[in-house]
Amino acid sequence: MMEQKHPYLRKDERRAMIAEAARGLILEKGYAALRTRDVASRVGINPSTLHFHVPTKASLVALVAETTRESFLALLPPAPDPARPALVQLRAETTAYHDSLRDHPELAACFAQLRQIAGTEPEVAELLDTFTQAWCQRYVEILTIGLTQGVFRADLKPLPAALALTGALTAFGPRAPDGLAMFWPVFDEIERGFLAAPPHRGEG
Amino acid sequence: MMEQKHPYLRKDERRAMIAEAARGLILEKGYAALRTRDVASRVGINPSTLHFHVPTKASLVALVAETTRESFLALLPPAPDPARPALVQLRAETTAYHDSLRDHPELAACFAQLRQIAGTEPEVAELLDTFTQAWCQRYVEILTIGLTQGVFRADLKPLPAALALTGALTAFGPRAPDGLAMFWPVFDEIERGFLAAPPHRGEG
DNA sequence: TCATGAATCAACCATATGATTGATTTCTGG
DNA sequence: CCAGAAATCAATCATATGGTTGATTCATGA
Repeated sequence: MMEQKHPYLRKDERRAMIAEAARGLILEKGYAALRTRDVASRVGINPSTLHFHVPTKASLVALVAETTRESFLALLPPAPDPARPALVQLRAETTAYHDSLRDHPELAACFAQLRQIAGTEPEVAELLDTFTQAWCQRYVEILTIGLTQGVFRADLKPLPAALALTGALTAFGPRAPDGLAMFWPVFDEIERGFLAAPPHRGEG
Repeated sequence: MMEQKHPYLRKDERRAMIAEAARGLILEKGYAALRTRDVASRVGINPSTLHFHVPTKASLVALVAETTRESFLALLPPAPDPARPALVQLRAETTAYHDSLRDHPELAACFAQLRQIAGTEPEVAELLDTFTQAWCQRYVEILTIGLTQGVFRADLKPLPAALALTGALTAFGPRAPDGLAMFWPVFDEIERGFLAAPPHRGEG
């Protein structure tokens, strides 16, 4: 049952371990307290071995950003489909995000941390902007589909509506997995605001 | 026109300068890159003088948080008033926030930076939570007033609606003062979702 | 004016920190 | 099995960093 002391691993395997360790440390102590030594220690390797796999701290951050994005993308539902009911797709898309907050809170929380350093790390800023835009675009498409299906009020504008929805949902990122109590009430409220008013049947 | 080399200032004046310098550095380089030496240098004082006014780095962060909150509060409009039209107050409240992003982008951006260290600085977390809740509560009250005035749809729930609105608007914080182009489209979209449907006049 | 306290500074300390160097161990293709 | 490539480590470097100490300068009221 003894673990090997020094299992030599392939570079990509070691980099995956490094990324996970760094992400964990960022979540626990914040990016400001991220130390390459601590990452190496958590992985169980020498600091110089860390530098062999990840030459600089900036590249370590880039690695964390890339792997986090990939993990996030893997959790998304199928792309919007004009043939399926928009309300179902909207609910599925939001559920996927909700479940990611519940089951993998480290992803959104890590993004929230990385967003703070986007101002000084153009590579990270580019990655986050691209991801955020792509994520918002999925909602834009679902809302557009819904408009053609007539399930949303006719004056709904997909882009502002998608920005409002993703903005509101993003606010839950740093609070997950606790603090999700208001997630569905908030979503439901926004959704009610999107829906077409049912036909009037006299004054109530 | 020569500046005095060593103008001895009162403690509160110096602390105000220190807070402003620290906030500026946090915005320019991120909290992770905040150095007490850089703060002292920007103020134009010796690092040990900085420690005389602000004994630890943690207290420096607390000072920044407190002064930022006070500056923010000073920009808010009068408290919600049941006697005034809710839509006017809602617009005024949001305009005050928008103008704060436009004219004092450092305030919201600083809050966004501080939020990432809330996990390790309970004092900062407490301050941010209190402020955020108080800010959201203002919208809750305005929306509640609007319900009694009948300007919002009857099934609107003030707290989820306020969380949705503040969440969506908060997303603009780190993007100010540029990146405000979608601010009003997003707000208008949310507001349309809040409004009571106008009386039907037959199928359109 | 002058004693007292407040504010400031130069020098320094102990440690943290990202990174490098060169030797050592393990893996792998032939 | 063996030689070269890949991965790892111990030791070290140069600097960054938060904080301390004790002397010095300035402001202020008696």
